[in-house]
Amino acid sequence: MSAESPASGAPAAPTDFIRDLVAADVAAGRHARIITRFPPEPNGYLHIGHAKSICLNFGIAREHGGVCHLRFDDTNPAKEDIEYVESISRDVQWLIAGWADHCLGLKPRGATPAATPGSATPDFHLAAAGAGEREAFFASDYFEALHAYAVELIRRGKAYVCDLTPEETDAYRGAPDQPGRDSPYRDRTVAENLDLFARMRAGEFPNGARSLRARIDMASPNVWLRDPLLYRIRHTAHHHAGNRWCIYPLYDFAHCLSDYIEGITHSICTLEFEVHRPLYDWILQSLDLSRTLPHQYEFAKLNISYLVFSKRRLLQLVENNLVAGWDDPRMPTLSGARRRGIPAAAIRRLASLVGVTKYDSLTDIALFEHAIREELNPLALRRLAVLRPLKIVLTNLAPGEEIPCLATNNPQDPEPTTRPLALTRELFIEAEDFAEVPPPKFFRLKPGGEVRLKYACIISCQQVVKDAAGQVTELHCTADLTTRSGQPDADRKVKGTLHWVSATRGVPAKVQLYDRLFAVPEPAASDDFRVHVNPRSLETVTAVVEPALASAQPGDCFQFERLGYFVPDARDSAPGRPVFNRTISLKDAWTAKGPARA
RNA sequence: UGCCCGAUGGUGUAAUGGUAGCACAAACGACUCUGACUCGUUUUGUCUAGGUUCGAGUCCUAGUCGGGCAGCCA
Repeated sequence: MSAESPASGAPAAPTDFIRDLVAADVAAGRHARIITRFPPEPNGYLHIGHAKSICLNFGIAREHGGVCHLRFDDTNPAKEDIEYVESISRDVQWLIAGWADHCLGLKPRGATPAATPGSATPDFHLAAAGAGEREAFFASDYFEALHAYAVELIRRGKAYVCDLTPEETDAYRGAPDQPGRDSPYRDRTVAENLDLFARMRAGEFPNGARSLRARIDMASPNVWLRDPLLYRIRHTAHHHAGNRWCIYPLYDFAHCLSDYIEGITHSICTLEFEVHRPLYDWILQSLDLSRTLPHQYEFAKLNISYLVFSKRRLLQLVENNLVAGWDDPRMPTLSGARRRGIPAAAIRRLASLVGVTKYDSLTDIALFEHAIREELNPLALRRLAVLRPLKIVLTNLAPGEEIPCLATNNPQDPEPTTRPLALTRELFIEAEDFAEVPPPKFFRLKPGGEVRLKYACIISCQQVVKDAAGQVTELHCTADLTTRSGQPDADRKVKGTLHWVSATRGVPAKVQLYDRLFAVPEPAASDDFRVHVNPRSLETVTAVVEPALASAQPGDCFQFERLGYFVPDARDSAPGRPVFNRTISLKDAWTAKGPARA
């Protein structure tokens, strides 16, 4: 077991009930190699909830030297699209990069498994690494094999073709508290079933006219055992399989067998599939398969306060233009998080922090925000930027005079580097860092008061200049240059230190201030979650930033001192003209308390 | 009112019959050229009732509360 070293700053390898079960299987020597899978349906974008599953499945694989297959569970062509195949592949690789890339199970492009049920050899051989171009697994690549398994089930008298309409099928199924009734087609002969199933495949019947059903027990207290459908007729082309098929397997039939075909040892899914587990086992056991059967385990999916995760709601946000798309930095999608500047490692850290249980919980978004800051703090280069500028004139400096200063790039570095900065007569500070009538314990600038300009010197506020409307337009201050670093009074203490940017050397930059998408802790709990979208979830300002920021590139990561973490937007930035996204603000013990909250 | 699953501080989790611990959050304090970081201190918990046991958060029974399941979705 390769535990992550706590000394490296990464969280220790987590433990949970599923990992315990896997460890027990390994200890008992039940598997030569651990193979898990992450099986998204390509009908939407991946979100932080999926990330929990990805981290679990890839995490288990990497802890045991195993592999985790990326498999598209694409058995419903009507809802799926290649766009999602691509975005999902991209997002998975981003999330596991530098952590579990070596565990990502892919197959040679175009490869399909042998379609010989009952064969003693594995249905799907993983080609040796490096053998040409590779791609994810697709359930649709197994359609031929799956069909053969269905035929085998019919031969064994365990499946039959049913002519009931969808409505009739519903009625015959009964209710949870009352048993269903047998379909009148339940006792067709094997020969008749084989013939009908062949004709279903041949396209002789319209959509919904017939279906293939498992023959189990219409009186079972578990409704999923009441002769569940295995195949339905859909005259629809498939995004991956093309137009070879007009019958498509349903999830319950395809999933367990896909797991078997790939040699999955632990099939881990969310709680809503718990009642499907007996069916998962029934199908595999009914086929007398030669290899070790996979087993399904369930865990509770992730919920985070102030967010929504359901595909339906995410789609509504996009379609109603409440956000600017799937990758809007406010979206809880992986592509949104990436654009927002949230490191993949922060999401992995969150997954480790929340653990894995069967309890339907609601995680405080503060835990996620904590994980993001933990990840960013040691990495982000410190920079000075003023979001809402208030002009300061240092009256004892001459126009054009420049006082050189040295700024630390990252104090978290064991050996921090520095960059030069120039203090000039005119500069900007944050408007909220000045108060004409300061509240109690206001450590910032006030009339007659003193503050330190970070990396520069202490200034003192001499005069407040206002316009005709009484608005403060600028402050006249004097700089005490003896308090600069290296000067005699460098250690003189003042209560407040402010960030600042030279008015003559600073450059304007668009900054997008993102905040929580929703204003209430449980938006999904109300009738219309859309009314709870936080009106201040995005505020765009023209900031003035220090010169070094003008050359910022997407992929860079900054902390604007005293403000928060920011990244150049990968989409909106132009060369030399970066647009910054606020990933997250710094933790703030001052405004959080309320006195200065607008 | 059928079946399945769950319940430990405000939140998320650990304790695998033997001292209820950790993280986040909150509060206070120290430090500070970031009201950040870091460090210290503190507050708050085993759903209820029975039972088994020398001993129960853990095992059993019943109840309460919460979640899931009746798509030709996954």
